[in-house]
Amino acid sequence: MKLDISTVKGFQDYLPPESLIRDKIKKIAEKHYKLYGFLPVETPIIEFDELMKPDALPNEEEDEAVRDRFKLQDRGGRNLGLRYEFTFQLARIFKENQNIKLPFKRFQIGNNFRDEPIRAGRTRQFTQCDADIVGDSSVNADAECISLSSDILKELQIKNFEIQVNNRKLLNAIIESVEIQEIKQVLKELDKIEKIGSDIVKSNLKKYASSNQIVTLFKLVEKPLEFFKENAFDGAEELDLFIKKCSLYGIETKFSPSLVRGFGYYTGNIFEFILPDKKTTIVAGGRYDKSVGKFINRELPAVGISFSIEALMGLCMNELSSLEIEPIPKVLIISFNQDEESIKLSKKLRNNNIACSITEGQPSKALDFANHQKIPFVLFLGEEELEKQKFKIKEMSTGLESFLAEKQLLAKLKK
RNA sequence: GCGGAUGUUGUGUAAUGGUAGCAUAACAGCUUGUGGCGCUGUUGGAGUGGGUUCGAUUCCCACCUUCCGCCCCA
Repeated sequence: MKLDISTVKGFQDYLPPESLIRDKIKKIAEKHYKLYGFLPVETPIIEFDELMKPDALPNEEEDEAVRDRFKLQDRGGRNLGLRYEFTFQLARIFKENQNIKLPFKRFQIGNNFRDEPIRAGRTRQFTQCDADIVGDSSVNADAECISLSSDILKELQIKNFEIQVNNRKLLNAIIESVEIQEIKQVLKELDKIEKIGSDIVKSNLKKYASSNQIVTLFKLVEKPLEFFKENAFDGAEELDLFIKKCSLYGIETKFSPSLVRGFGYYTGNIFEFILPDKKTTIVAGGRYDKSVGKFINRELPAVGISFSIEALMGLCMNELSSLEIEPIPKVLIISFNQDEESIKLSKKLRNNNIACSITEGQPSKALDFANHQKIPFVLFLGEEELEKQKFKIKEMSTGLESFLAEKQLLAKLKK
């Protein structure tokens, strides 16, 4: 039998240089999460399938949702699955750690899995970068998530995004005011307006509403937020406060009444970072107040943001490829039969946080290697250097060589 | 899951019902104290399975992959 060595559909290996960019994205995200006071959390990849069932979907729709999960069984016959996202695990964490001090700001970077169709920027194993605040119901928490995401994107050199915001209570109030019953179906259609255009959505809506209702609905959807505030629509005030808070952070948001996000999960303000030219979402999130506390009979308000490295790289490769990646290693030591000395030197370099490799091959090969790996410095270590008590170092980009004493060498490489 | 397209060394490509060619990359040598260029050599290929045929990479069928829509995105 022939061995199939290909990766499974939707799964892949990541090698340099791509892996270096992925690494960089994670580090940048982590840095900003911590700057905003979020602490790291790690959770299992495998969970009981039961725990992953969605909160709000009625039973008859469960089958549909189940399909997107990877399911497996252990030898004990337990029904398990691979986690498809992070936030449902928060509910368990709060069940098992009821003395967690609020607000609890946690971030998590790791792999999630969905057994679903793939396309550009969408794989079945994906690295999600999440930050959530549990136990703070103020719009400041919402705004912090926006500001945080915005900072991350900017450091990733992605600047052409637009932040669209909406509120689920407001959406529900709008649809209820038109007296349409099929809220969920209508939400589904509204979400497509930007993508497929109002006309198609209008005709799709005929299944759920009368022509009059549709006309009224579309008139409403085009109103500014002021209108909803003046007429005391539920959620309008909350959204307005949120938008104002964002502007205190220096962030401009755009009210988009047709922004929906997922069903049955979000309860308040919702937001998406969108690339207007590509009409695609790169970062998204919102407030979900009913989920985290569901096992402890208490409402734990929560808000968070999330993005996946795969989507980001699939959509923003131009920007991301201009990220500065630290060379690994920074120095290649070419040893001319100087085992002891080269190891001694490598220890010193590493103690000073300078990444290095040692090679004993031909210098031409070593230089060629350094050239291809973009290693910025090559250091020659032979009898000549030992006699002089100085190291010969060559800067690959210029080809210039200089003899440096140890102190000077360290100073130069630390730069 | 549904529909459409796709598939030739790692990558990009060419021709062909009868020995699969080119470029590039990789590896080795020219070159055990100096890289990018050059020269020489080596490795490596028809997605998988079936069918038609004396013979299939080529024609047919199925499956798979990848891409594009749909669905979904808690």
